[in-house]
Amino acid sequence: MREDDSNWFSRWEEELPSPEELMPLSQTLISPPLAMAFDIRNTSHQQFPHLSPPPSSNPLPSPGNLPQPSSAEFADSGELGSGTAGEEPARTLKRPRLVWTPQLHKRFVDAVAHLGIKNAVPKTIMQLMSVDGLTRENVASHLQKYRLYLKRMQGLSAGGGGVGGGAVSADPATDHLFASSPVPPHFLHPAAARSSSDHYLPFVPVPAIQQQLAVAAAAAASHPQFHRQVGHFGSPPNGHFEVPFLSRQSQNVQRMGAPVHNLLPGYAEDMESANASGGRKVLTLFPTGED
DNA sequence: CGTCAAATAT
DNA sequence: CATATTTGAC
Repeated sequence: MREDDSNWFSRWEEELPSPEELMPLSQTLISPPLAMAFDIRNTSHQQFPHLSPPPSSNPLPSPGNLPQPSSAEFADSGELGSGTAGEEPARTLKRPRLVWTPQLHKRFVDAVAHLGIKNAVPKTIMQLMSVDGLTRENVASHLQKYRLYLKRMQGLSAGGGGVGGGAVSADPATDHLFASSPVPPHFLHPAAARSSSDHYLPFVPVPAIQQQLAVAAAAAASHPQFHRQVGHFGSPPNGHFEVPFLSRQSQNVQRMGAPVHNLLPGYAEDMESANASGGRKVLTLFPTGED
């Protein structure tokens, strides 16, 4: 029947890992110098992924306001190899593969939804996301894929005919990541385009849980050849990760001319990415501000 | 800058 | 081998 535009988010929200189970990083990394020495000397440069989403509120600038791409500030904290060994290759060096986690993608979708398909361009989305380390290319790339996903879904929901209770449910194998994030109904409505910008406000009944986006860095390198391409997100079996997490909350690179109102509802960013590529360097984000 | 296609890594 | 993400070109 009709699509529920008030059920999609409530459902995906449940898929979020338990935010209360994460973070408690008691044991920081192994010896900083040791771990780092191990990491960086691998193949490339292994930096510490830091995601810096808004602390409490989501500083999503008004859609009608075009933020300025002022120079990004860099806040290299000492988290890097204990002070002395601090290297700063995070400037013009090649960044590791960015792993789009469901949470990150959620931010992406939210930004796009608030911007509207018309204003949903890489630059704007990137700035709206306010994710430290995220680059325009990252967003552009993902946006491309996201568009394809939407297109697929449109064709499916339109041509497939309204099967009973089916609703939109693409194959999980076709796109697991996208399927994990709720797709605003407006995205599939080319004719439902509002006059100017259609910003919808999804109400996320999220508790007062403020979770910083965290990323997992591959630490242990055991097997040189081992690939696991399985998405294990949705519900942490034990909330037990073997990778050290680093949650970094930099001051924030937000320099938009707008006072930034809370357009986005309270988010509950969680982390849950465990990359353990045998002997490979897999990171999620990079501590660098580039506009 | 934005988008599409191909390349590469996982 | 398929998918995800990156890189290059337009």
